[in-house]
Formats: sequence, structure tokens, C-alpha cells
Amino acid sequence: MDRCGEAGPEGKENCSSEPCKSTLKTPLKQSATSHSVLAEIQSNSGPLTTPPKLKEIPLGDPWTPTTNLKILISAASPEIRNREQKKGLQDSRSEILEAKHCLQEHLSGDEYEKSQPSRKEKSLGLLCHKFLARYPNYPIIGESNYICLDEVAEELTVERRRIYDIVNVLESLHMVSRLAKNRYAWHGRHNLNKTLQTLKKVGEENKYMQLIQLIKKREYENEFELDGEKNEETATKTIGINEHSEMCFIELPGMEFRAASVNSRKDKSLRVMSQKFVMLFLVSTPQIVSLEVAAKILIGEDHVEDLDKSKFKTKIRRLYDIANVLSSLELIKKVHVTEERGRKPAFKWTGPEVLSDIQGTKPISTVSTFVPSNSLEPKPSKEQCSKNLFPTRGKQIFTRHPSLMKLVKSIESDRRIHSAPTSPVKTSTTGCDQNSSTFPSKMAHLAAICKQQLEGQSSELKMKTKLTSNLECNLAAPESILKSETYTTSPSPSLVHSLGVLPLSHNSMSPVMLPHPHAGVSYTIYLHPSQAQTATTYSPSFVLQSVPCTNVTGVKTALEVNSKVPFSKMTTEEGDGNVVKDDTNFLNAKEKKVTKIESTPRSLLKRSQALQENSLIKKCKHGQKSLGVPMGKSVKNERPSSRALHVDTEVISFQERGQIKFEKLDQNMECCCDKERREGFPEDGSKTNNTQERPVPFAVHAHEALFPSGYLIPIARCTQHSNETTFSNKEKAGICSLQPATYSSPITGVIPVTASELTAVNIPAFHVTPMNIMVSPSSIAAAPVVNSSCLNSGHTHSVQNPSSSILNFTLQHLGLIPAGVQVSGNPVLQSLPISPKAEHVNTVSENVNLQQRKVLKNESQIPDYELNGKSVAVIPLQQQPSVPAKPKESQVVTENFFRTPGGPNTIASLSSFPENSDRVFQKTLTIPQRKLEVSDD
DNA sequence: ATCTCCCGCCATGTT
DNA sequence: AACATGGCGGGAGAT
Repeated sequence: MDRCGEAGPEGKENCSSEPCKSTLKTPLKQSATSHSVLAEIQSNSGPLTTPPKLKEIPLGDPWTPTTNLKILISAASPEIRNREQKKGLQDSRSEILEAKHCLQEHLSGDEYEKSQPSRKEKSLGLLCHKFLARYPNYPIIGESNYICLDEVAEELTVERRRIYDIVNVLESLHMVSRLAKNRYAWHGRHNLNKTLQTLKKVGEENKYMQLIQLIKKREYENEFELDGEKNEETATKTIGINEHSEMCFIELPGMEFRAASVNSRKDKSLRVMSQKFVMLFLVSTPQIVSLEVAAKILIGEDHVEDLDKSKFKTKIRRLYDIANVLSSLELIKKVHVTEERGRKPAFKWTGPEVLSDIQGTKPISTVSTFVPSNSLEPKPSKEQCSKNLFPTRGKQIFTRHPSLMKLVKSIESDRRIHSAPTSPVKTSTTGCDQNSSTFPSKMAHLAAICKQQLEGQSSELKMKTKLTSNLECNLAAPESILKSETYTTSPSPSLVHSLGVLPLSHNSMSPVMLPHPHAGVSYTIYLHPSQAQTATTYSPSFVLQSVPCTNVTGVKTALEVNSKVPFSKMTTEEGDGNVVKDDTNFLNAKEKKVTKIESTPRSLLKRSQALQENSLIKKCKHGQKSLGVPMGKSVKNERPSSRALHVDTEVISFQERGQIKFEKLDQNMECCCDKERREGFPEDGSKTNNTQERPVPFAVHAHEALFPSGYLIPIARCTQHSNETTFSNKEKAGICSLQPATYSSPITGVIPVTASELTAVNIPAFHVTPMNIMVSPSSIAAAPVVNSSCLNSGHTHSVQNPSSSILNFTLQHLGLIPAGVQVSGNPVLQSLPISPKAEHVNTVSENVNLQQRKVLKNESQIPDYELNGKSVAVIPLQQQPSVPAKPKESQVVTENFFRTPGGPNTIASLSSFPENSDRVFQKTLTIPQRKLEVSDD
């Protein structure tokens, strides 16, 4: 009978007829005040600590029936029960049950209800906290850490069924492994990094990123019927998302399931779902995944329309279950993404930054010592990845499901993406392992320290510092950049890992942030340090694109590797934009990215200067830290909206079409490695200032061109707010009017001028478009830069020191440095209209300082929604015509930055750094941009 | 109304 | 057969 009461739930089900069951089920212990419990949980993060118990019998009301009940219940608390158990007293349970019954009887319905723990108190998340509290994060290996499900269920006073939910998810992360019936081994987080790496790898191989994009695209298509639909459709079909649904559980060596039963089960289980869910976070760039998208991917529906409603709902339920556990593990955090369609639940990855490169990392197995030799091998092929990474004894347990392979292939063929080329650069070599086992505590410590420091500093300072450090770091170690941003954004968890894992590998680009005179937007310029060398390795030329650094995104880099085709697609990075913005289409995504810029830093100027002066290297660590903060805040992109407002629908559609065509063209292109970084959203709405997105130029790799430097394409932004804007409305209007013409060309985005010049060089695509220029005066600056980089010729620095040349250009354009000299040489620039903007730039540049920046920001550049405290909102650069984002204020528009290649519709090019090559990235589908807002709840 | 997601029925696998 | 697992979806608390 005891069983029935407590653990019995399961069993009870069988006996469902009994009335008492329902009653008994409820956890007694919870009776303690929910608040206290919650508080406990929250406060007690200590893994080792004993499970939170209700110590309290807090009830203040003495002697009411309720009180008695509570007391009884409290008596049943796990601790007590344990003791009793030890003593062999099992009666307690029955007593408790009885007490409960009594309670029911005595209390009125109302009272009884009150006495019952609230739904929240019974949440899986809470339960998971309790569960986790029972075991150390890093148990001593060798020490027996066994978990007896029955016992746990009893102690936590929950049905065993619930424990399964938790254990299954933990199992998916290899934090526990099943030893036998009713028995699990606790591994804690020793294997976590390894597992995450593996999952990331598998996720990349499976092209989850593309899937996500596809789904978003579909959503978009469903909403709006686009002309390009056919194309997309085909692509979609080709990809065959549906095939994705099946997947095998991924195991780590030494962590194989011991029970045949588990292996045999068709795992569509929570375990597999959990792994896939985690993969989605690991491969997407803003590491934010909406439930909807996740559910679709997990379901593997090929057509959204076909989605079975109930199936979808079920999936969502399961995802909530998984999410609760992952949240308890602090790997994800719930947020919301808001778009035109409304607010949608989503989760943001808050776990450690994961390097896809698993080489060198060895799984730590507390259970078994078996370590496959494979794990050490150099990158396994896609096919092998799973297997090799997770060799199993005897049978291969996990490995990618064949369907996945198909999917991958189809995607590849469809897009003609070549990941290989990109990968070379990848830091793989340097790949630092995350020696999770070794570092965890240290890392954590560092992270904590960093966090504190960050907190202590004013946001501005933070930003500044970060930027500086980043720059430095970047210069020194390019690769670090990406990570740094990423880390920064989400300081806590990520930092920990990141620090430990600094990759030595190189990024090809180093970002330099420059303040944008106009809006106070800063630009980030990625310099390719070694430029030529690195670039050459695999691809050659860099093109600077403006990249928006949204908070979310952080610094983004777009790297396109290109290819034979002159214009590469601008693929964007994925997701960021997408995610953040939400589901917009990819094309938009690119733009978004581009468009979005982090508004943050004005400090950029200083930074840039600093760079020039000293390109030193501070520690990467600093860099990491720094970036995150600045970018981190919520950012919003206004640009899209502005544009949308002004642009005709027709125009847009046209563009899109163009893009589509573009994409096709891309086939030849190689895929880019993207390396965007994820941004971190500030967890709290922090103060950070960041704010708007600013266009950040980044360097893109052009394939054939060997130019070391990148092109800078700053986008000037006219602020949304009229007051801010430099231009009069009329001007703006004029500008806008011009756009259409520009857009007419499918290829928009490519600058003719540039092209011509480039030709010599073979630069595939140029991003600056006349139209862009027109749109934003500030953009002018960009053009020169581009040329300079490409041409190099007249410029002082160029070849040898590409980065410096870029900086110069940039600075000049911005007005930071005396313009003219270098710029003058550039025909393109000359041709460009300069006016209003120039003034602006100069003026601004002179004065740039933190305060000013702040002012600027405050005044107008940031859209209201941006200001929402916690929430981070990103507005897509371009809005769809059909669904214009409505700026809260009348925005007038204009984009501030140059649009790069993709032209308005195109997605910002993706950027990927070589180092990150792992992530394959390619562009992708075009999706209309939408406004996306991400907010923490 | 929608979002969350607890609860437990019941199918399936194991012992 | 009894027990262990865990898929699944109804339905209710939270918002």
C-alpha cells in the first residue's frame, strides 16, 4: 500500500479505480509553503547540497485543521522519511496518506485546495531542482553515485513517472546513465561539455540550421504567399524535413545504455527529443529556439499545413517537459519572441558555449573507462561523426539516423554548399578542448569573477572595455572574437566554459568597432589580421558587410566563401536574425543581420583608434567579456521597418524574387562558414545600453580574391526618429523614392562601380548598392572603403596591412579621421553623394565619446520597444511590405547602413568565420523579415 | 483565450 | 503475470 501512496502513482494507474489514488499522489512535502520551497531551490544551487526539504512547517496558523495537516505533511518530508526508512518505518507513509485523507475530509474544498501545493510547486522544473540538489554537479569519479528511482520518487514525493521525465532528459545529456532496472548512475556534469559538443556536431551535420530556416520560411510562406514560393517549395521538399523526425539516441562512449530495454525502445522518446532540442540551440545563432519551430522540427513534418494539430500539441507538451529540466540545469532560459504575429514562447540557450570541435576532447565517463580511440581522431566525416564520436561497444547505438543523412545530402545538393572548403581554416587545429573535467570549477570561478566585474562596471564602461579588449583580442587572436561576443552576452554560464576553452584558432577577421557618427551607431569592422594568409587558405577575398550586431547577435561576421559565382549569396547567418527576428525569411535575415546593428557602442571610436595605435593583445579573456556586454542589450532594429514603410510592396516582392534567383545562382557558391556569434541576450534586461542595432561592417571572405582586407560597408543610418535624423523628411522621402529604382535590379546589392573595379580583382560580390547609398548618406563612407579594400591601390595601407587600411577607410568615412586622402582616390566614393551625411559623420566623429553616445542613443535612435527593460527586441531590417512593422513611432526610415549584397531582400550575408567552419552555414532561404522581439520573462 | 504542463492512463518492454 | 518504462493527451492552473 505504501507504494500506492507514494511512488505508486504508476502503479496506481493500474488501480486507477481507487479514489484515494488521486489524493495520495500529491506530494506531501510540498505542503510547505511554496514560497519557501522555491526560495530554497533558488538559493540553493549547490549541487552537493542535500535536497531541499521542507524544513519548515511554517504554518503560522496554529492549530487549524490545515495546520495539522501541514505538520503531518512536513513530517513526511524526505529527510524525515529517509530516517524513517532507515529505521524501517514505512508506516510514516501510510500515516501521511491518512493524514492527507483526513485533511480532505476535514477541509472544505476550498481549504483543501489551499492546502494543496500549487501547480507551480509541483512543476517538473522544481522537482528537477530538487532532484539535482541531491547530487553533486561533479561527482567524484569512482565514488558510487547511484540513483534509485524508487527512492528518489519517494523522497521527492512524486510519482515515479515524473522521475522518468527528469532522468530521461538527464540521460540525454549523459548526466546519468541507466545501470539497471530502477537504477541509474549519476555522472553530473562531467560529460556535459562533451555531450554538448557532440550534439552540436551532430546538429550541424544534420543541418538543423537549415531546417530551422526552412521552417521559418514555410511559416512565412504560409502567411504570405510569395512568388518565390515555388522555388522554396521545391527546396523544402528536397530537404525533406519530415525525414528528420527519426533520430537515434546519441551516446557517448562509456555511457552506453546498459539495459537492452532502453536500447530497444524506439526512441522517439523524450531522450531523443531532448537531444534534438539541445542541438537546435547549439546550431542556431542566436541561440534562441521557439517552441513552435522546435516542435516542427521534432515532428519532422514536411508541410506545416499537414501538421497534425494534436501531434503538434503533444510535441509542445513534451518540449515543455524537456525545457523545464533543461532550465533547471540552467542550460536554457525561457524567453519570448515577438513578431507581428504575436508573442511566441521560446527558449534561449544559457548554457556553456559549445565548440563543435570535439577533437581532443575525451568524454569522461564515470561509469566506464572505455574511451574509443576514435574520439581522438580528427574530424570525422559527417557520416562518421556520430559513430566515431560515440563508438559503442559492440553495437552502434546511436549514430545518425539514415533519414538524417538523406536530409543532409539533399540539403547539400540542393544548395550546393560546400562546407569542406571552409572548414580548413577552421581552427580545428587549435581547437581547444573543453576539458570540462579539468576546468569546470576554475572556469566557473572565472566566470563568476567576470560576472562580478561586469556588473560592477557601468554599462558604458563595460562596453567600452569589452570592445577594446575584443579588438585587442581579435587582433591577437581573431578567433576569439566570435566567442567573446558570444560569451559576453551571456556571461554566466557561457563564460565559464568559454574561458576554459579559448580557441587558439584564428579567425580570419578581427572586428573593430567604430562608432557611427550618425546615429551613434557603431560599426564593427572585422579586420582580417592575417588577411591574406588566412583568407587565402580558403577563400579569399573578404568583403566587408555591415553586420548588425544586435544584442542578440553580438558581433556577427559574415563570411562568404565564395565562389565561383560572382555574387555570392549573401547568405546570412542564420539564425540570428532569424531567430531573433524570428521567423522571417532568410533573405531578410541577412538583411536583418546587416541591418541590425548594435547600437551599442560608441566607444567604438576609441576602440578603433586604440586598435590602430596598439593592436595588442590583451587577453582574449577580456575580449570575451567585453563584447558580450555591449552587444548584449537588447537591440532593435529599426531599419527594416523604416524601409518597409517606404518601400512599395511591389518593390519588395520584386527584390525577393531577385533574391530567389540569386539563391539559385548561388548553387555554385560555396557555403560559408559562418561564424556568427550568438549573441547573448542580456539576461536581464540589463541596463545595457545597447540598444539599437547598428550596422556593423564585417569582412567577408571572397573566394577568389586574395585581398587581405575586407570591405567596409558602413551603413549610415537615418534614425528612425525624425528628430534624430539628420535628414529632413523630404530628404528621406527623396531617398526612399530612389530606392525603388535601385531595387529593381535583382542583383541589387551589388555595386556596379565596385564591381568594375573589383573585376580586376575578381571580387565576387559587392555589397554596396547604389540604392543603399542613396538611402543612407552615411553609407557613402562605405563605398570607399570597399573600393579601397578591394583595390587597395591607392591606399596607403592596403596590402600589407589590410586591417589598418580598412580602419583608415572606415574612420575616414566616419569622419573620424581626415577624410579625403585615401578616399579621394576612389571613384566610387566620389561618385557617391556625400552630403548631409558627411557632415554628420564628421561632426559626430569628433565628438564621439561615451556620453554623447549615450545621449544619442537615448534620444532617438532606439526605438521604444528596444527600451523595454528586459526584453530584447530585434527588428528586422526590412519589413515585409505586407506586414510593415509598425514602428511605434513614425519612423521614417531609412536604413542606416549599407545593405550589402543581398540587396534589400537578401539576407545579410552570412558570415562565417573560417574557424567556425564547423557550422556550415549557408544561406538560405529567403524569408521576409519580420520584427522579432525577444524578451525574457 | 492562450500558455503551461501536471497527471495518470495505458501500451510496450522486461523480468 | 507483475513490474518497469515512458508515450501520450486530457484537462486544469496560470497568465
